[in-house]
Amino acid sequence: MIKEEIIDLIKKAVLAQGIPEQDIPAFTLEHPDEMSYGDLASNVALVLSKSLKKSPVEVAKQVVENLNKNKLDAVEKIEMAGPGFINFYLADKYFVAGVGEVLKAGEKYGTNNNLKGQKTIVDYTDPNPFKDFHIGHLMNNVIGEALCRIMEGNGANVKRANYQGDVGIHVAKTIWGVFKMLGDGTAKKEFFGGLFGFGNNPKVWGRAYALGATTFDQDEQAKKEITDLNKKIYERSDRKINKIYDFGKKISLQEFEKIYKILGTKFDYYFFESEVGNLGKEIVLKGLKDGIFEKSDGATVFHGEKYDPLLHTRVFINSQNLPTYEAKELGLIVEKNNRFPFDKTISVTGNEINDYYKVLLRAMFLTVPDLAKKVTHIGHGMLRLPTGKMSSRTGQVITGEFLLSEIKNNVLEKMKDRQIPEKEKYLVAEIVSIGALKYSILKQETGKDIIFDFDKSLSFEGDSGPYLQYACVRAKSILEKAEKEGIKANLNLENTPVIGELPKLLVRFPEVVERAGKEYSPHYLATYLTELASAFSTFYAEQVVVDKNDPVSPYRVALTSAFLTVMKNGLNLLGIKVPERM
RNA sequence: GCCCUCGUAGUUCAAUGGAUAGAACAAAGCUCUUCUAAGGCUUUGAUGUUGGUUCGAUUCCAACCGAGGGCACCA
Repeated sequence: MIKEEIIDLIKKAVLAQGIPEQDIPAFTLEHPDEMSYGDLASNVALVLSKSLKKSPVEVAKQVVENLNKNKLDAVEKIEMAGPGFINFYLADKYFVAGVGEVLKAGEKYGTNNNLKGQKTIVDYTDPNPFKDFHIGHLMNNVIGEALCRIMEGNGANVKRANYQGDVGIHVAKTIWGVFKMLGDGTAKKEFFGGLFGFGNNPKVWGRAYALGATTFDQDEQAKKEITDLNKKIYERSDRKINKIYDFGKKISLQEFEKIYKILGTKFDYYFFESEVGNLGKEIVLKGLKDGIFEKSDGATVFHGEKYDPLLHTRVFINSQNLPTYEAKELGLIVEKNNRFPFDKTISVTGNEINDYYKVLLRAMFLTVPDLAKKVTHIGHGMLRLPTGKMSSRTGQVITGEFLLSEIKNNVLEKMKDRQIPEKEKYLVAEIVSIGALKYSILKQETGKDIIFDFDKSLSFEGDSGPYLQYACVRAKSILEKAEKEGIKANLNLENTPVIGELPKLLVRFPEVVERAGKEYSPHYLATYLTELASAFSTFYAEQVVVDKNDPVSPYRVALTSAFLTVMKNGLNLLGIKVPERM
């Protein structure tokens, strides 16, 4: 890579200044924001000026002089600029060759082997059966899926896992609600068929949860009933309860699968809290003997603050002798490793549990240290509504399904005047609406909250998913025309063609994939792709690509083709598809 | 109360300690007999406050102000 070569040369030039190797301070070589400052810029003179007791400008001048003594072929010009930056201008032929590489590598362009063979298991989405799949799960899925793809792009062997809470107090609340609604007839009146007259409409189950949850808070008697119910569900000791439970779980999971299909996620493993509870409990009980956990008020707890003042106490086994979420997580990591012995595991969750996760991780280090050191937790921001918080307790949720259909309707509305057959329109609308949603989530830093405004966030203009898809569609259209007219991509023209921003951006793609992977940050990709699409759109507006009478046309066709390749590869890493037309 | 995260144009987001803080939306103006105008080109507009570290701070540190989240049997 050119970057490494230049860094090497800079080091040599610095050594030539009489600085011993171990004294060379850390310096950078990066793409300046402003393209007129060259293709790469280094701050080496700025960081050296102090130890040399010379002005940065003076140091830079000398380094440049040294660099010019054995200049690389691909470097056209080296300049000192501003307060002492050294700017490198690369030769046009370097970029032309780079575009050639894009065309040659095709779908593989941009991928690397940084994580070659690394067995990685990522758990994400993690909706709870018996509860709504709401827009928070949507967000989690979009981020998790993008991370998986980015890791794969960096060479990892990724398995997708979905960890679902099929036991726990929320389930008891739902089942309690079901009994209540069956008892007073609310369920029967509205829904027929299904088990015990209780419908297979997931919305009714959501209402049952809301009923159970609100009553739990208000009514002591109901609270006790729900708590007892919870224990029975764990123990599977009551046939009637089991029947409702199994039926409800099945309906939930079927419902989730529909959404995964629309979103383009396919899980390799499903883990359930009911499977890992006992395993987790055993680990905690062993830890209790070892003094890692302690008894307190009938519960088994972990005093995190004993190890680190930033941690706090958490209950791992409650006073009813049931494992809490904490203990289940200990079981989960063991179970994950049983099914797929991993080198790394990544848990993607909302950032509201960041502090909790730190405590958990500490307990993990004490109980299953070999596995704990392979854990990475990524807490993403929350999807917030401008109107305030969402709550599934009161039924104030926006379900994933609702949001998806809402966006899709908007897209269809926008496509009204398009000359596309109805059937295709529907498919295109799905691709575009999912693209819009995914992009709006992935374009910003993973850890930050997203203020989700229905009107604005679903924009299809400017900095949006459809903008990127649209650029691809236009590129496709050009390539079709070029083929019809018999113009083939060609980069080996006699006279060097004009180089604009487009080729320079194209060849940066592999660096972006690498960075997005290292920092678990899809938004670097999203930002880059937008910049790239913008460069292409300008190119598109300024020049006619396909023109039989223009000798440069084959070069423009090559650029268009390379653009489409990078764009598709990049969008693919984000989990965004590109329609044929839109 | 304690802990964590975050404060950037009117709004939604970028910026690896670097050069003139980038986009998009909104507003104003131009631009389709041309490969899709979901496009392109102009213009206006921002680092919460006060200090500190540094050659250089949106970025690091401190205090304050403001927002969100978390702190024992929910997940």
